[in-house]
Amino acid sequence: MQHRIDEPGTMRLTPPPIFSFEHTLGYMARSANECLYRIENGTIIRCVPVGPHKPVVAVGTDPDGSLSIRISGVEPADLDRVSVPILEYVTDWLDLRTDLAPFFKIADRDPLLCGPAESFRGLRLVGVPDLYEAIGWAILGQQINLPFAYTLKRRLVESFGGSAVDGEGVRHWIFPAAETIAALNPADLIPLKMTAKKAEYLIHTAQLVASGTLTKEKLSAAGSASDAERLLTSVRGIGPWTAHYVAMRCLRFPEAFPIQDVGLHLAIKKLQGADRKPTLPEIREMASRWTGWEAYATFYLWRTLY
DNA sequence: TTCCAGGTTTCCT
DNA sequence: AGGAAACATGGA
Repeated sequence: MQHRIDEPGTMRLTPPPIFSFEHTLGYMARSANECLYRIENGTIIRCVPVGPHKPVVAVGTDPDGSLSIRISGVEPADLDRVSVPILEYVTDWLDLRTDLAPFFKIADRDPLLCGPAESFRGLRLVGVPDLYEAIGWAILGQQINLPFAYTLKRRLVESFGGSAVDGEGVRHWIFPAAETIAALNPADLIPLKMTAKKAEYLIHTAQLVASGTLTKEKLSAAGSASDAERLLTSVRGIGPWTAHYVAMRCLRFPEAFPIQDVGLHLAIKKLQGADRKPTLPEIREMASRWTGWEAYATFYLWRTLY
């Protein structure tokens, strides 16, 4: 990703073709209860930990259409050290490397996707680059409604996460480190009103991540989403939905497909104007047209729900 | 009050 | 292999 540095603490980069910051922001704004980033004046702001540093990063657009990345909260002497990892984080987070032309070649003539493809053209699959954040968020979201999942995440983050305070006194939260959750007992998490199983899954997966048994590198090295699924579903608490969710939003396998996802089912039902959710075989039939782009298809379908 | 929610495990036949 | 129950809180 080409970028230039105009002034200390500010980078600008040219976004890829078929990119809409507005639609991507629209997805990110779907919950007012999101605690890991905030959206202010068309800018996304979050803390991006880099080693011991806790820079606060603001991503926005300039009048000329380029993306601006402003870094605050680090000593000037440390800017050089954090700017490249931050650039990498933002590029991964907003999926700025993917060429979407092949996706739209499919989506534009797909009876189900053509509407969302037109409405949200340029929307990027917003990622969760940190492996434990991705796994933890998926486990938090298992079986419960999304608003409650955001509430649980907020409680977990504000109880066990780190934070940085910016120059204006605003606190920016960081998802708890796997090492932190790995050291807990279920009794520490149950008071947050999650089930004992959810607490157990969060701790167990944290231990695997903290010990290096489960790493993004190993999982990414899997040849396909289904290979990653095999590795992930061998872990207690990670079933096929969670495995594909992580493969889609963290490992970025384009063919990752959480086919059991209720949100996916509701989006299809809504777009079809149907009075029932589609069956699994019906979804497989539709998805046979999306080969290699299931993750993006799912994301655009999710976007229609908000 | 009832139903269901960005599921997974366990326990049945 | 395939189906049902338990989990447990909360939003509509």
